[in-house]
Amino acid sequence: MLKALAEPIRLQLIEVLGNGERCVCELTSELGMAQSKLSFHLRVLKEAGLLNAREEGRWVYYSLKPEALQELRTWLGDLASRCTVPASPCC
Amino acid sequence: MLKALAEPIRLQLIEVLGNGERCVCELTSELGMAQSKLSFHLRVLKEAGLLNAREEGRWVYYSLKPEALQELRTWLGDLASRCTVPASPCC
DNA sequence: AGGTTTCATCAACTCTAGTTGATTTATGCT
DNA sequence: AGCATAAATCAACTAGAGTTGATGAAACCT
Repeated sequence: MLKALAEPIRLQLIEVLGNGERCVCELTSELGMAQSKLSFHLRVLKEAGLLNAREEGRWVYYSLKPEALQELRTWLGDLASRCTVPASPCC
Repeated sequence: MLKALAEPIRLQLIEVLGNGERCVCELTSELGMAQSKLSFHLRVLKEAGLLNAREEGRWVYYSLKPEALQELRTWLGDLASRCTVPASPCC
């Protein structure tokens, strides 16, 4: 899931979809990129569980899955609270 | 920063450091991996601003930077709250 | 049916990121 | 000084992820 997020183009996608659902053709023109390229990255994000795809006729609308983002958020929160425990000198 | 997080070995490191500061030699033996490899990944994490390095004699202790984790958390929170706005039909 | 549009998929290529083993630097010990 | 240990760095190699252009499948229109 993190691997899916960690790529410039996919981050762009995430930011755009952060403003709500978009269809592929909107994304293609907004980001000005080859359709196969876009499709590839959408696939990666979808398979990582970060995106919903809603088909409507010949259009496909993608949107972010808030649950997935929430899951990551929780993990980061746990880490941040645990990581400050005092060190035991090594060796 | 996300790119730094999104790698299996670095995730392992993050999880271990999630339990508090560790020195490199501890990490080497705990994770059983080549020292140069470990050093490479620590560098990536450090340059991404995710880690603190504290030198003590010939040892170096690494720890997570809670602020960095918090920053990501905030970003995810914003996305999660924005991304549910209704769609405007395209084309 | 025939043509068009939207999107997904594929194979070939490119490039970036990670691995490996050797070397270097710095600290500490006897 | 001489040696050992901890960690960083480097160059050569490898592998995986991303790109590109072409092709394919499905929905819609006239």
